[in-house]
Amino acid sequence: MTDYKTTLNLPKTAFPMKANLAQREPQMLKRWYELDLKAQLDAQGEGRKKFILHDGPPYANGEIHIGHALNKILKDIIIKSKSLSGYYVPYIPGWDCHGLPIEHQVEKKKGKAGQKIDYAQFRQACREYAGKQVKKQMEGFKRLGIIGDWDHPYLTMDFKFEADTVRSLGKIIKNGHLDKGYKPVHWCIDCHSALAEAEVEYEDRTSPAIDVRFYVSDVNDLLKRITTQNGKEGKGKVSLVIWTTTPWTLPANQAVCLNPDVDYALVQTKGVGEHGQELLILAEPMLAGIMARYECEDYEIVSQCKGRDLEGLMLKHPFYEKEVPVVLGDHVTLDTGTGAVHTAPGHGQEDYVVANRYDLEVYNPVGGNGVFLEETELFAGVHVFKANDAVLEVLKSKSTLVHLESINHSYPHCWRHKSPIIFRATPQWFISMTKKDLQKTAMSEIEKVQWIPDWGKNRISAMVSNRPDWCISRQRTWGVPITLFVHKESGELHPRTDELFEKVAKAIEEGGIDAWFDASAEDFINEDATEYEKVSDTVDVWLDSGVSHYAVIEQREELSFPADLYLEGSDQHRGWFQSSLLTSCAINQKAPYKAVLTHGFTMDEKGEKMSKSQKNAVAPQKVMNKSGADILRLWVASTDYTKEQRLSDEILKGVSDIYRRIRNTCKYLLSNLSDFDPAVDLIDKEKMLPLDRWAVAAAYRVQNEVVEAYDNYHFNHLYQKIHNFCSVEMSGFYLDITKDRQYTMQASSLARRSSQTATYHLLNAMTRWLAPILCFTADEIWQLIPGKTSDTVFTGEWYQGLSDLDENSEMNHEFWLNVIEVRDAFKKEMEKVRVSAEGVGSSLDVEADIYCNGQYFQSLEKLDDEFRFLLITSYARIHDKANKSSAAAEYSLSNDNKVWVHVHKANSEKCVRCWHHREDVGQSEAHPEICSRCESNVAGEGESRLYV
RNA sequence: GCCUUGAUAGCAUAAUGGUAAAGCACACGAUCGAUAAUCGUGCGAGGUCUGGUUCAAGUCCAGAUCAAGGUACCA
Repeated sequence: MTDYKTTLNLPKTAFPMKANLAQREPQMLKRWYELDLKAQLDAQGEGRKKFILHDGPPYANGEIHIGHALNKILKDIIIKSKSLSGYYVPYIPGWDCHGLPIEHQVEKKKGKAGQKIDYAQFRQACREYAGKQVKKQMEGFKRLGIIGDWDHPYLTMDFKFEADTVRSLGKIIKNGHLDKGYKPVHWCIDCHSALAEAEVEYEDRTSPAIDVRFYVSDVNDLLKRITTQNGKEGKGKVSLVIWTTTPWTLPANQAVCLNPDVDYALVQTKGVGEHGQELLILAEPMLAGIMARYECEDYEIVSQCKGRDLEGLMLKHPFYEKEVPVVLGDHVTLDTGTGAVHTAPGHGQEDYVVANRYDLEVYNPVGGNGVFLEETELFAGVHVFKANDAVLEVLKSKSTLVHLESINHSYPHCWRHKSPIIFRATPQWFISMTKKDLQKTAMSEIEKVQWIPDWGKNRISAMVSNRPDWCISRQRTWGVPITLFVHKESGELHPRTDELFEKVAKAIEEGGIDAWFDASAEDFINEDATEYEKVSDTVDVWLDSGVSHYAVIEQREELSFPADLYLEGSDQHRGWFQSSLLTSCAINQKAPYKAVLTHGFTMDEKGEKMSKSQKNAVAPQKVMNKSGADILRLWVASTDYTKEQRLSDEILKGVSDIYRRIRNTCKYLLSNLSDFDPAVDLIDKEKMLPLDRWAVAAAYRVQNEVVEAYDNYHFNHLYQKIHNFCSVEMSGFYLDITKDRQYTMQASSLARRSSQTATYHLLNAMTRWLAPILCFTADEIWQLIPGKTSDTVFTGEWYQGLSDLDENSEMNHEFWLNVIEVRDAFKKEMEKVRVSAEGVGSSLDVEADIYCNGQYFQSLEKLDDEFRFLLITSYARIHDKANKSSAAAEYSLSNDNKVWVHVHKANSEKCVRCWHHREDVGQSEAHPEICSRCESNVAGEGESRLYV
């Protein structure tokens, strides 16, 4: 028996099924850097339209986590796909390097600035620490396959960036947005410092909860405002009762706040506690509860009014000789207390907001050490937490204490000292939302930006429209200074402020922020230093990154303002999207971006938040080292990233399965091109077999969808499309069918070259579809495509060698749809025969007779004997349904059509070469074991094919 | 607590208000010339829940539950 196997063109390729990505990827990366892929892309970019994706700087602290990976991979998918769409996409990665978390890391090692280590050394240590973090994170990002200008990233601690941050602030000030004010901030007495939001944690604490009388100064004024009921008149003194858990803030009281829409009642009682007969003003809906609390059952409503009726009514302070007004605020609720809120603008955020509206004094009698200032009447020198008792004593003596009890509630604590903190107003710098209509500008710019998904617009609108003035000052060490000189007495800015900003910026450009901190006022303003003071505050880090549109987009030659796209997690509506928008509006009266794309957060398989402590976090490093970056990238592409994504080992396993399918399809395609040289063997489109032209057309249609999905950032659509194309159209149909032609026909026959031509086109197109996502794998395939014209798959554009079918031709898409339907019917029938008939395994063991109506008959009949290759059977005969045999089973097709299929075991001898059962096996004396088709292929001119 | 967003088979996803789709997984089978592959057949959700609008709702509206993000914890 001759071994005909050697006469077959079996698949051959160097492309391994086992991806070994974890080992292979670093080598590929090395190659890209050796080729200087970045430079190649830049060179290609000359003359191209730009697409500016501006990187939001991650904070330079800690290992990269899955959120970083998701964000960078999404950016990279966009960068690579936009480049294939013909854009020049310069990408400059950035890092946010100043601020508190880095200070803390350094404090842990070196101690607090100004104590164990001097400020300049501390800043140097911060700089070094941040530099290390950047390096570490950069390695992680590069490993993910992200292409960008890694040799010239932007760091917010670069001297140039620091100088440009100062310049940005200068522009903002020049445009009139700066305001100075006092604002209550979280203050830790032990730290002797303001705390940022992140440094505050909430714990339960027991506090005294007191109800306090504010006597009405002018009862007649009150009576004018309220509706007297039934001519009743009350007896005794009248007071408005407030409730508070921080008695020590009463010395700073400036007002009592009521809800304008709530009903308040004037209540007659016999007197609460020791007090004699009296009238109390309380929120009516809460009356019963309050009276029960006071253990006062005998009471009567004398009259009522709305909160708004009392606006401006003057009250006597419970222990000071002063009057305070009634003000209104929506923050007053009826869950606790009395419906009347003691308002100390120096000690509370909401009080502060109300105070601004009513022009009340933001009075803070408490020093940084937590002790009442000298001038504080009654309590000078007393520590605030000890002052509670003192206040109670005073209240009692003045008969203004209504009720006292203990309450257990959540209260802010310092995260390091674990001690309770206070709210304390301190001088701060603000960017005003209203002074120069910044809020209005921002709101109208929001309208012009494309928000993806569109609810992002609602989110940021709500936030911008509700936000208070932006407090940009911080009392920190590691940050860009607020480089102002203020008059020691008047507090006015230096008249040459604008000019000085540039002078300072120049110095910082040379020597970094230390050029400010180490300098004295004289260094910049000479003799004016006697009158002007150098501000020592730093700027909120959100301002650093927020001005990257100025410090990066406007400064780098390859970029242009505004950016086409900002892409960050949805938490950045509060953060970077907003700080960028506000600073850009303040500087340019314009949003810094044309579009903003947001992604959600990554959860574990149960949809729970990933956290290091819960151990459900999937580390990107681990995935890269185990499965490869391409698997992680494919996972990113598979999710609907606009909402929360899930990630777990099981999900990664699923992604790996899809990866293997795609990889194997590409491997098979490659393996059929081992003897193909496109320069010589490529077949003209017109000469290609119809089935091959269909395959190219199918790819053409998929490519349109793929490009559209990239354009719309719907990566999960193309994940499905590409996978579907690989398994359904290619593996399950086209490749299965053409296998016979590939293997058995003469190597250089037209029909085989035709199929190889289709394969060549498919690979060229598909590697590019994959390149933005599976960048390593796509490029690995690219290296093995015969006749490739560029070093990597990343340069150039989408493959242009595909084309659709002519819908007017006989074998148009509808024709092939019919073929597929008939083929599906056959497969079902085949399955039945396989089970029932002896010796039927492969579909080549059977013959098929297909009966169909006129329309189908006419179109399928043309295929004649080649129909068997479509069904992969030994014989396939098309008949008109008029002749249908009773053995044929009926199958329904679309459009109410039907087809009848009869499958039966093939009786002829099996050709040992092509495995078809043919009557002509044995006819040849030279080759008795094979069919005549094979004989022709082995020893003759070779068979010819017309269609399949 | 408040605001925003979301919820489709075991899994990750799809569907201009019009018969809920393809894949993975799973089960069984074939093949052993894509073999750490490949092919076939089968199996599966009536849409988180409760109402409403409509000839028609996964899709629009209201409420609830759960989750995520933001914000607040306040007198």
